[in-house]
Amino acid sequence: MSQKTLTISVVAKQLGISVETIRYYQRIQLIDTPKKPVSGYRIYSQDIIIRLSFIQRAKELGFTLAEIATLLELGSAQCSQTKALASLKLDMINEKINDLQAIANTLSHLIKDCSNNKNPQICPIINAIKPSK
Amino acid sequence: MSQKTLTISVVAKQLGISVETIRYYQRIQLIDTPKKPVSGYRIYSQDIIIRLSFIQRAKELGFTLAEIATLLELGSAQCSQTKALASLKLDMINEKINDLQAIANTLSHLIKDCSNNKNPQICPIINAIKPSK
DNA sequence: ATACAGGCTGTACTAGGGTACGGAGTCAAG
DNA sequence: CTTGACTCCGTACCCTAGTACAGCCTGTAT
Repeated sequence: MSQKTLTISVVAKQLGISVETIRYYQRIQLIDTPKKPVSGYRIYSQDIIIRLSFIQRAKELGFTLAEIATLLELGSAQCSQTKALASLKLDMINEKINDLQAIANTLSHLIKDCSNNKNPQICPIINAIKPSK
Repeated sequence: MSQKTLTISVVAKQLGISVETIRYYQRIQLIDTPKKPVSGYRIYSQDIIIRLSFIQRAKELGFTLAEIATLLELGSAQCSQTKALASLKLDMINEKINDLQAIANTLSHLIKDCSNNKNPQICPIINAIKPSK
């Protein structure tokens, strides 16, 4: 196991994210920037890698970066707040699913109408969107 | 029925959108800007109101403004292209629904775990997100 | 005549999550 | 000791769908 020096690009490659993204997270203070040695490149710690992995997983769960910052602050000891945040997020996601489902239903009906359409001069989709005037 | 002069704010009020939004659609060339009289205010035509209503309905169906521009260009006579665009959109929406559904499932499990949690020092949500190190 | 509402124009800013780039410094291999 | 790859830093830009504002012009009611 060659213990590669943990420069920013090594970390990026390890996590499958871009160097720019890591720097961006530093800019918005989501992660710390390692101290810069008097001369040379910054060395990243295992802690930062762990934090970055946390961020990635939380992102997969639909949390925004701002929410992830809160999650990171809350930590394990404030379970009830974390749960509340997660519940809120779940509500938002369910709402979005309902909205999208309604749109999908309408669209698939319209598409079906198109398939049954005989007159090439009148498109049922365009017709449905058109104001009745 | 007082036939109010169709200035931009009258149109905006009629459609429940803001003056700024109309101007924005003009900027991105989604709608025409009526010619400006030598002196005075622009007068909006019924056609523009119809076009704006179309835009609003298409937005409700989940189309982006860029896609709406395409729909408007296609018009009624190119039903097969319109249908293709709608199908593409439907696929995208269904994909998004699936993604969100997966996220919602995971989240609701985690929230349930929190409810059953006895140890206030360990939050199942945070734990689940945490990298195993 | 004057006030005030509303229109016009151009530009800047918002959120969210990054991406891109230029110039300078630095590290490691050959 | 030079070359090439990488880092650092600051800043600007991307997308989408607008919103906001300043400064000036115009139309209408009193």
